[in-house]
Amino acid sequence: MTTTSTYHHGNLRDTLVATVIAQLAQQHDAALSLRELARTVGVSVAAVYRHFPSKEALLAEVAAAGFASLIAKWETQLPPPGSLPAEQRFQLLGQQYIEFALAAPAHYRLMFEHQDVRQFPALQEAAQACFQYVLQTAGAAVREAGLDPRWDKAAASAGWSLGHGYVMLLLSGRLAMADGGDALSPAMVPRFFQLPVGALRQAALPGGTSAIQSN
Amino acid sequence: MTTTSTYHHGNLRDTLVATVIAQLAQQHDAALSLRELARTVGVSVAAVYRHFPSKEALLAEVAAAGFASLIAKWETQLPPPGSLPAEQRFQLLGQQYIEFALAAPAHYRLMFEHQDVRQFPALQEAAQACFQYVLQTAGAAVREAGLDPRWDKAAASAGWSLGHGYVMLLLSGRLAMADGGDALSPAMVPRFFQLPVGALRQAALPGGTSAIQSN
DNA sequence: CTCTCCATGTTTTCAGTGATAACATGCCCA
DNA sequence: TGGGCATGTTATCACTGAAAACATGGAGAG
Repeated sequence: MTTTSTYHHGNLRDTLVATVIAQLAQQHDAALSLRELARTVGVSVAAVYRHFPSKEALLAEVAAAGFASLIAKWETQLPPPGSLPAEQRFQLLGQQYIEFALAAPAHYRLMFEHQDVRQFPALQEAAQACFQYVLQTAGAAVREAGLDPRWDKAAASAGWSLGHGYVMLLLSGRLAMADGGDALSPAMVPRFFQLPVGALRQAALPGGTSAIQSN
Repeated sequence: MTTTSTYHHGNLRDTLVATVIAQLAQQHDAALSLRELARTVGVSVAAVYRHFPSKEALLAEVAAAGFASLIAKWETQLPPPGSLPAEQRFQLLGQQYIEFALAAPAHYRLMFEHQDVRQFPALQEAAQACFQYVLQTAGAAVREAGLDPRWDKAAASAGWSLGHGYVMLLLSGRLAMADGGDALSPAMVPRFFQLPVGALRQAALPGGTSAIQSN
């Protein structure tokens, strides 16, 4: 507040990130340019480069904020573990995942359209924390089904893939093509994820030799 | 052949599409520019606009060719219906889908990164033909499971979502994050798609009144 | 309390992009 | 043989992300 000074903005960095998020929340698609961003903030284009080495870096921070926001949603809206069957809780997590994506499509798309994740450690870390949340939830379901607990990563990956794929296809209008009317509704998607217990019981674990590490 | 004339290229249109596909097959990512494309073909940039109204239109044609190529792969490599259990055939279709995507990642990504599908009828038609193939395969599995045949679209959508999401996450490096070694292998993905027979039996069909709306 | 340093901002400039307009060429057909 | 027109070409434009050189003024040292 009270940033009356004309020259020094005060907290340009945070303002930039917040502005991008706000823009993404409004315009459901379209790519925003640095120039337009700088114009709405009331600052020169080069000022952005004082805080971010590149446009990609700025967007990476916005994407990381998205992952953090998703985790926050889960932590507040998901019933605690043990209060319901683990697989059901996993499906609920998937449903809230889809809700999150459809509530801010442009922001969600940005979270995944970055090509080189490993170039931005903060983004990588945020996404990893997100995956860890999925992993734990999936792991509980795997254990409760009596499967080898090392199937947790595969189950988490499959569940995430289903949710992500559905969201991306829906947002790009690919699922509305067969618009007979009885397509797949968002709330119905998680129901289609079930642990293939029988198949996994007789399947070989891909882990084989290497052990499990945490970090 | 015998296009020795220096001025008139002969069949620039087809050459452009083929060149783009070739470029996509080599460089696993990166966005190609019209200028670079024109340069490699040995033609001026504006010449492209004699055959395509925009860069997007050119890429739409390339994307449509991708969908046609995928259908061709299925038609040649998939065992005929009835030669194996329908759900198993559906899973095989999913596996070949993933193979296709991972064999030409850049081309695959292009097939789905177009925002406005309805603007390019040829692309829409190609993608729709592709979905029809999935739909029929899924429908057979649904019927064979004794479910209401109107679940076919939902099952097809869910299967496609799983495959698409897996491919996109894998290509963007998101699934390699928890690289303990026992992640989800491409061949294993379709195993995670099972028709949730019990859940669907007691669920209400979404066909009723309205359905999903896109953004 | 003053003065200097430097983080943070600005202006200028550059190469590259997709796209359009005006002009050039030469194949095809009357 | 010669003209029409599809198909090329050469400017040129507005826009983008990025970098260089310069300007400002808040905060800490004396």
